[in-house]
Amino acid sequence: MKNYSKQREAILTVLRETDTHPTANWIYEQVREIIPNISLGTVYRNLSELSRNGDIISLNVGDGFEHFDYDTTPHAHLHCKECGCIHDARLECDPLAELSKKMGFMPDTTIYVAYGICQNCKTTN
Amino acid sequence: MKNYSKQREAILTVLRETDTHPTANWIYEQVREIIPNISLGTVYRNLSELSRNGDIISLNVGDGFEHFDYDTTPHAHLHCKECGCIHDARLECDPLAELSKKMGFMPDTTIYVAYGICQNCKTTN
DNA sequence: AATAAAATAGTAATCATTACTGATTTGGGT
DNA sequence: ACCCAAATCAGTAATGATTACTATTTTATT
Repeated sequence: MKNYSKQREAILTVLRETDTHPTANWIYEQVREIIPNISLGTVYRNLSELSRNGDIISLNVGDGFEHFDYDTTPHAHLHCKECGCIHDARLECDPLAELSKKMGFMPDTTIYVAYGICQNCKTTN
Repeated sequence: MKNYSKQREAILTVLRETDTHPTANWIYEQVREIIPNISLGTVYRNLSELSRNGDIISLNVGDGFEHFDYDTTPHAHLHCKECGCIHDARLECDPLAELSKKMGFMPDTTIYVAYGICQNCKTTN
């Protein structure tokens, strides 16, 4: 990631301007409206490098897809088993990081995910 | 899961008797020592049904494999990025469940995973 | 403009997991 | 004990998200 590329720029723009937690394929579909002949492999490669670099977050909620998040500040995620949406939640503490250290484990990141039914699905059904 | 099967019995035995958080393939290899001609598909199907049934836990730490845990009591996981091991940690609170409810989200399960370097890898390298 | 490194498009390969099919096993009723 | 329908299985083929590969294009520097 030494050189600029308009593809990476467009990927970051798409990711910045959504409040969802999209998959690589969703991002691909969106970026194609900016760069119609962009390759899916390019999207995957850039997302993977950006994530390794700490510029974005990669999130796995066990639905078979990797999800990406432009927001790298610490926050938890609420994953709806009904509609698949992922919402953010701000915890003001990180008890697992503290417990980890006490146990001699050096945590880089802690991930908090709640699985359940979101407000929208609860009222709709 | 209405009928008994010695395959499912063996899968549960293997899972009960390890303190690791094995993948389907690892379980398959172990069960083959009890039932040499068991099918990998049988292992996957049983793990998936047991997990859907709440008898075991399925855990995804983003390493490309699904992991399984015989212990269904609430606990957090520490995943070492170096050796890939997963250790248990007992949190005495569940702040995400509480926050979720306040936000109108009905959580079934909350998952806590810390990513970092385990004590063993830290001292070895 | 010339050059080397980096990035890309397009396509092929990987591989964990799931689906399918015909045979075997289980359990309840007789 | 035997029958039968439902459940489960072994073995194999298919799926599909992700990664790898290659020839070409773009970027940054001189």
